[in-house]
Amino acid sequence: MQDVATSRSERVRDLVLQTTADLVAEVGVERASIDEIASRSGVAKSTIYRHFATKPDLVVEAAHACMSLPVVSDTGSLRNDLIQCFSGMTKASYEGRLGGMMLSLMDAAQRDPELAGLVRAMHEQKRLVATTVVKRAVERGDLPAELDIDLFVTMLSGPLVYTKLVRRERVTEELVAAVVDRLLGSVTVP
Amino acid sequence: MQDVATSRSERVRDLVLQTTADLVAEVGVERASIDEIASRSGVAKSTIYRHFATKPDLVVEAAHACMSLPVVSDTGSLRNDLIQCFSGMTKASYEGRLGGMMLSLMDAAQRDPELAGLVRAMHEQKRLVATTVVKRAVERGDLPAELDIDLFVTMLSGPLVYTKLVRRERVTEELVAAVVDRLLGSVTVP
DNA sequence: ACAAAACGCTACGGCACCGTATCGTTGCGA
DNA sequence: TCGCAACGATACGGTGCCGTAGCGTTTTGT
Repeated sequence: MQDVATSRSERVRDLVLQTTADLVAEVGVERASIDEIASRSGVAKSTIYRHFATKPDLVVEAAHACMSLPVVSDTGSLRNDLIQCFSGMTKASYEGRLGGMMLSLMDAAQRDPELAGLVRAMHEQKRLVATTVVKRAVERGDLPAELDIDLFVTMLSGPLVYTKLVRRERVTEELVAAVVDRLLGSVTVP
Repeated sequence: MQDVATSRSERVRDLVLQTTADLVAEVGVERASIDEIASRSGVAKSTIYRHFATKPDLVVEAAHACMSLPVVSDTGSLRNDLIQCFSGMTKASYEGRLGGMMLSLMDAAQRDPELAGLVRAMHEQKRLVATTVVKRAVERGDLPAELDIDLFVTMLSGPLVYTKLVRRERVTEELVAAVVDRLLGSVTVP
């Protein structure tokens, strides 16, 4: 035994998933081949097929393994909560392994229903966290009760996603703060 | 002759480009094969290779042929200008042939420098139009002179792109209006 | 009307990939 | 220590695709 409660089988499986994620991030879903995953990970192709029935399954599980839940912060200050929330959000989704896979996954999801469900779930989860933070602020009276929360979250997430995926620029903490400030300025009650 | 100043060669070429764009929108860049384009368009594969040296070239030209410049409106009303501008913008970019290709193109652009340049140019063009409208409003005094135009445009484009690409929902004119209104409410001088 | 250019058709070599099968080898638990 | 389960290596058939080639047919321009 090498790790705590980690059988060899699990280690091999995780190694394959990790290698798959890296390769997908590098060359995209379509060009990521089982043979390449095998040779990169050092795991035999036959072994890979003992763990995963088909290539789409492997990709789905690899993407699933990359998901991480964003933390809901509650500092009392709405501005700080939002900044921290969305900074961590974009960092988790659009940087690192998952970030490299993102565009390719979203593209492949247009044709693969299973992948579409996974991608959708990822985004809904993040939206849910953001919505929670905003709702809390409404209940606290920091934001007006008539606020369109859905629109508000969209106007927070949108510019950040746009900056990362379309403009392909880093989402700095300053940008997050600027977006939050401008948006709060349009809605806070004096 | 069938059209005005349209040689047969040009018609064949355009047909291939159009078929390519449709197929890419349907199955993505990687799975779009020359053989399939040939059989769908009725143009022989050998003829396709007489027009385009290689498959990436064909895809690039097909994408290029789908670009259309958004119209700069100037109704005098900033609100109307913005709504009209961004409605047409998202319609041109994320619906129809180009819309179907968009995600796949953005993904492929991560690995193909030529495609990356094309995609980048598309987005920059649209940004330029939006920036023009906003700048005009600043000069007219409808918006404060200290306005961060870049941020402003990002906060206009972002939510719309996010709605379309990530949430995969239609960008209604009501949504555009709501985004514009909330953003103008945060910045207009009373 | 007649060349030249453009097209259609078919076939081909080569390659990369998927998924399966076989068999020898290693690790792991009882 | 022994036996089974998991792994590694390799090979294979099948398929899809790229890009080229040869040759007959149609279109174009003059």
